[in-house]
Amino acid sequence: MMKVLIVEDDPLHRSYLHEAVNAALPECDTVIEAENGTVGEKLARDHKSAHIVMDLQMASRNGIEAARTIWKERPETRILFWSNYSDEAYVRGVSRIVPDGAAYGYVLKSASDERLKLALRSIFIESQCVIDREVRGLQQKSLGQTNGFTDSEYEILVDIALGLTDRAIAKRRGLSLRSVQNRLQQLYDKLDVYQSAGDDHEDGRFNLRARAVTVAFLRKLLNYSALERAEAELQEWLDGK
Amino acid sequence: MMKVLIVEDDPLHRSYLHEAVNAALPECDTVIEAENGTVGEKLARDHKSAHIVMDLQMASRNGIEAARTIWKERPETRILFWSNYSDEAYVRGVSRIVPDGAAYGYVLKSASDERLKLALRSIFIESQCVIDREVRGLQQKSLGQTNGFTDSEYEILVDIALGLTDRAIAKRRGLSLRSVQNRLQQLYDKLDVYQSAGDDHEDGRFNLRARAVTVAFLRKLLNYSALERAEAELQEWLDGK
DNA sequence: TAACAAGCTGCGGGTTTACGCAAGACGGCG
DNA sequence: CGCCGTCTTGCGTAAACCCGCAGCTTGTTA
Repeated sequence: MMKVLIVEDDPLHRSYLHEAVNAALPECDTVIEAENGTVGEKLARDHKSAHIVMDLQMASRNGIEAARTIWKERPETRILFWSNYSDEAYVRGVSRIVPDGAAYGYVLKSASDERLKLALRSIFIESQCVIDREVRGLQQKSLGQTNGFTDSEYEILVDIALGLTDRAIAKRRGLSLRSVQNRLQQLYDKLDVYQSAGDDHEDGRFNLRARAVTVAFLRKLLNYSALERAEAELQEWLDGK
Repeated sequence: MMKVLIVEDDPLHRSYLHEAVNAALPECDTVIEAENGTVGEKLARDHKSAHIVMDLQMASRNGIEAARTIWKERPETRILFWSNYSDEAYVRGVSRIVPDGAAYGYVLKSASDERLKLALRSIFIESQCVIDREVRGLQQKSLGQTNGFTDSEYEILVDIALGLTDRAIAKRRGLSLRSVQNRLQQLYDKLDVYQSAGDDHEDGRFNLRARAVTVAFLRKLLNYSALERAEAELQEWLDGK
């Protein structure tokens, strides 16, 4: 007997998932649905759900937040993330919250029926991690170093994206002013903010700090959800003086 | 006899739309589908489509871009935008490209079947504009002045979001340096960047410029698609010396 | 243990931002 | 016409930012 919880905004996708679960998991006898992260968390708690399919980006409370609190309460929960996009921001967000040894998956909505069903079985039955090929690529790149970003670089990227001053960042991260600026420089370097600036004449130069954020956005290193989470963390920190 | 073109990423939504069109418009005998903006444009041209349902945010070429080129070729085309979100950025983007007197609509994906079908009939048969209540609110706010943004303020917001320096903005918009900075100040004012900054002591102050962009993002004044379009325009301008 | 790369930090200075102050310019309106 | 509000511009200043240079602390490798 197995129970599966589906957390997904869009009614169409929700019913599609429902069918997919029924088809892929005959051993599953009950499927419950939640239409956003908040009720998702609640249902997971009430039903002690061990098998969850979760959409990222939902209006009320996004999948990453929901997954975090769920995993905090029951780290052995198996969660399959089912998302439209493979932004590095999402991938980073997810891999930062998955508990040690937990089984989880990440498949794109553009994947075929087969892939989805296979992933469902692999994760829920075999407790095996299944990460979409495309997503996998990002993961490699971001954890390895090649053309990817260090955690500290990513951290400072988020900080300037939030609009903190150098001084504020220094205080927050426990660094000196100069160190913060060092990190900024290497960030600018990696994001290629210089070349796009007016190379020869100072005709159309960019504001490096602002440009870096934009470039990061355009490259999907950042997205709305990541900003939202970072902002929440920031407020938390501000309140805690 | 009527032909309807559907431009939509998601196969699920596409087939849902297909059914909705069939149900709402018995006089429609052919429905064609495109899975992104690029082929949407092409099909619209080939079939001289006069009735289009268009998703915003698609991977290859987003709905606003596609609609713009379509309307440029055939301004009397009726387009119903069908979107997940009602970000001010989208609303602004759409209302900037709709030709004078054209019939168009904007309904949210969260709307009921009834609403969608009604909108289809109103726009395609009656040539009447139908704008979702929620979206309407934004439109009012942004075109009127109450708590909304002037075009010039919005313009400069985009410019700093792109990462331009004050000087570059001045050159681009044909203003003096000081004027640019004036507009920035009133932007900061409206975005409430000050209060959130460290009120009393200079403990955790914000970089106003960067913060403004973030706040705009969080308030959905900007989004990825808007940035993308702005970036394209910028490149165009840069190339044109 | 020596050597070396990588990261942190202070110093100094050139540039860019943020913004108060004040002098025009333009467009209504009584 | 004169008054007034809005927008533009120049000047000047304090702060913030970008960054080269050089001295230190680490963890790593020979």
